[in-house]
Amino acid sequence: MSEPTEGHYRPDAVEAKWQARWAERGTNAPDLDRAPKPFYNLMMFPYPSAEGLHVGNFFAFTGADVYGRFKRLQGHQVFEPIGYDAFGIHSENFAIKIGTHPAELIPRNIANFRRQLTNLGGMFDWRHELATTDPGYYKWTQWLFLQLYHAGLAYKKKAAVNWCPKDKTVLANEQVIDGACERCGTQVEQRLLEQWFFRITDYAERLLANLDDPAKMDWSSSTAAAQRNWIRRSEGAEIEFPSDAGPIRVFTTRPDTLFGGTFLVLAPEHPLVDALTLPPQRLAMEEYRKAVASRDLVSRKVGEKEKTGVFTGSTALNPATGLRIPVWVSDYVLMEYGTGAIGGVPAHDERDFAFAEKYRLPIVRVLAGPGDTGATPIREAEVETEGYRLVNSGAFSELPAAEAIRAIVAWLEREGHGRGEIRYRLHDWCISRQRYWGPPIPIIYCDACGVVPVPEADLPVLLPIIEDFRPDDSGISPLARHEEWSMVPCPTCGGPARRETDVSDTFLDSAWYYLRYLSTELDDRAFDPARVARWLPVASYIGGNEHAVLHLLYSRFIAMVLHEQGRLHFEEPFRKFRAHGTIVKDGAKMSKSKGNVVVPDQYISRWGADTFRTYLMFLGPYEEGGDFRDEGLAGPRRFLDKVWELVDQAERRTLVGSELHQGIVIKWNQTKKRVTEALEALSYNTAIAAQMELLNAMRAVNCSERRIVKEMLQMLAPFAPHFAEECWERLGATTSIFDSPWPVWDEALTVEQTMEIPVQVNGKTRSRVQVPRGAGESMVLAAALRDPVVEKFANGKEPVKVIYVQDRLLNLVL
RNA sequence: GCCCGAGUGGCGGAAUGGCAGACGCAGCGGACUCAAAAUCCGCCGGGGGCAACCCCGUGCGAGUUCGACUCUCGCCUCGGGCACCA
Repeated sequence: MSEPTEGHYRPDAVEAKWQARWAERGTNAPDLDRAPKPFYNLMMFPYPSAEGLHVGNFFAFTGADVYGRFKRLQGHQVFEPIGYDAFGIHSENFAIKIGTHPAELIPRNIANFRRQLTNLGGMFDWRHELATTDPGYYKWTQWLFLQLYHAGLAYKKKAAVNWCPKDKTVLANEQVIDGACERCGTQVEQRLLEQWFFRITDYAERLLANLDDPAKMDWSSSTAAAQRNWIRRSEGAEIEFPSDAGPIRVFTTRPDTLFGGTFLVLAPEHPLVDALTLPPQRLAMEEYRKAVASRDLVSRKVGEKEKTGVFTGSTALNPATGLRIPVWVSDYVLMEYGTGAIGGVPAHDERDFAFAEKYRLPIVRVLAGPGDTGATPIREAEVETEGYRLVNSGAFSELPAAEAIRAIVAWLEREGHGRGEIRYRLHDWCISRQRYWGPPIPIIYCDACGVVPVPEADLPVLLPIIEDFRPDDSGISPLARHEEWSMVPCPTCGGPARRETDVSDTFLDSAWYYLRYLSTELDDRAFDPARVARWLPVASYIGGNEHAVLHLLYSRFIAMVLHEQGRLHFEEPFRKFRAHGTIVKDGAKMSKSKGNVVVPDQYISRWGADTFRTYLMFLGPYEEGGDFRDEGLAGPRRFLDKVWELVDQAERRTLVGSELHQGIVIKWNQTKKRVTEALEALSYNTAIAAQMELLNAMRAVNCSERRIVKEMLQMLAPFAPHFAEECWERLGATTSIFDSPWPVWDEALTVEQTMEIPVQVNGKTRSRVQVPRGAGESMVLAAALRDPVVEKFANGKEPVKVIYVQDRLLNLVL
């Protein structure tokens, strides 16, 4: 379809005019120090790619902006900041690809983003724009690192980490998807490197518990579920199996199956493997461990694969049975989880069963269901507990499984063989990156003094502009090649020392940006406590679920730490979080190779931002996303054109308070109610539909009553802000529509006085009767029985039962 | 395998226990026009009937209920997250 010809409504002129006027008037800049009803409206800041903002960004930002504008109209002072997540691998990789320096590329991209965001008509407070690459910002990112360091929450350790051979850096576990780099898709390798970690695992319990505390967090269920999955708490026991090399500690969630433990398995990296491997097995063990280490982590972690393993030659004692059981090594046991060793209970664990079958290890049943003696051999592992009881378990036999867990843990503790324990899947957050484009970690290594944190007065540690910023395979940051930068005097003793040359993870930049927005103009502290107290926690945060376990988890952790230090009055930074859906194009995912990528700028110049915004919000439920089709834009555009025409008519109309069509009054009040409720629920598509219905009703009776038209504009304003401002002005206003109060409705006028009640016969609607609202059963029944259609279906029979729901329906059961 | 969503006309979707298909797109018919576009009016789930109307219909199968797109149980399909996690 081609665009409408010369209408009266010219989006380009209207939009430019209002964008300029908002900037002049400071319409979108609340008083951060005095706002009486502050509302912090946050959206996930973009990383400034060279391609510019994608339609997905526009969808996300528009939805958040609509909500912010709605809150503004409801009388809140809304702070809606925007910024740029401009450090990090994505920016750096792109710079490498096109042969530019990121320090040159990023400002260009930011300028383009700023232009796009302005064109979109977001209610942004541009005075508080920020970029994480600004030394005035990352000074405080480094300061944040120091706060964690001083609190003992940052530590350095040599550990097996995820190494991306293409991006040539380590990755956090959260950045590894199916064993591949989330950025470039390259299969991740294991490397042993010295890295800085944050002790996020110390907070696992609270991070988990707060998810279930509605006073602290009101989050999309999918996001909360993803975090629960990621942290994953396991309740069980740690049990010690004595061996010649000392006790082997094992973690299990099923202490009830202890008597069925017929072997132990250690991870190949387990520190006791050398001591336990007897001379005849050493060669095989050496080979096995080498083979495992060289294999990438993907195939190691993918289940359902043939089990492999090597016997150490040693045995350990099962403290429950008193039997000596063989100790094996296999890569199906992971060093990074639990204790790196497991008790093999083949009868009641599928993996142990497969391993036992392959290596002909004994399988002893210790659980049996109802009516089963437990004597017959099994063909596959029985993992159920519900209704099962213990067998072959000494004094614990015949106990129900659930009870046995408690009893055996108590016994272990009494006898000193182990204890009840809780483990988490969550790992500490590795924040070191062997890359260039990030904030240098503010640490100095001195031969005399050891690890010395950079004094706060010396911050920021500026990232030097170097030409050879490309990473290499060495596992050492590009900054390490620049001794003129890295060699510094020790801040403590003045002796020769060198800087840490790794930079920190981009997710540290974004873990606290919402704090900085409030105080971008301050350079003597990270954030102003009075503003924090006034504006935080964030009232509404809208973003994509791709950050459910990255940004959203890290931000929570950082806030908890700062809370503990008395710097923040809240523990959870984002009181309400909603995940928006994703946009597809013509039923398919957008991708460059398919050539179906929507470039928002083209649509804005062709249709106008207001039409584009309204269409994006109309194409599907906001929290589910939807299908972008070019033809679809015509609907919202026609809608705006018709409203424009209605404003024309209202403009000419001088009579106010004239007699109103009764049906319109009802529809008008219903619409106000529906739109208000829909906006609060982020049900933007139905909010727009309701407004279209009101418009259609107005046109049908040729009504252009000013009072109604003005309220229609207010309801439309969150979606089409420039358009609404222009029409508002045409109807005589001299101040912004966003400073007007949100329409109120009269509940009594949301329902008709005369109602049409459906009459069902045996649950099927057969007719309708007109009755006054609130009519009683006898009246409606009498009216229904007089109805010829009902009469026909009743066929002379008396109703056996009558169901009447007042003002809703009447059902006659014959 | 576990967790979170979703499945409704040609299409996007609405209705969360009470008239299924609001709103919009596309399509069809008409008005206006020399013509086209735009605009306006009408039709628009399937089947039957001259018609008033009737029958069928919300992924599949059971159930609860006077009444189920909606609730319960058991499946199937799609999207997303987690996954040899002990």
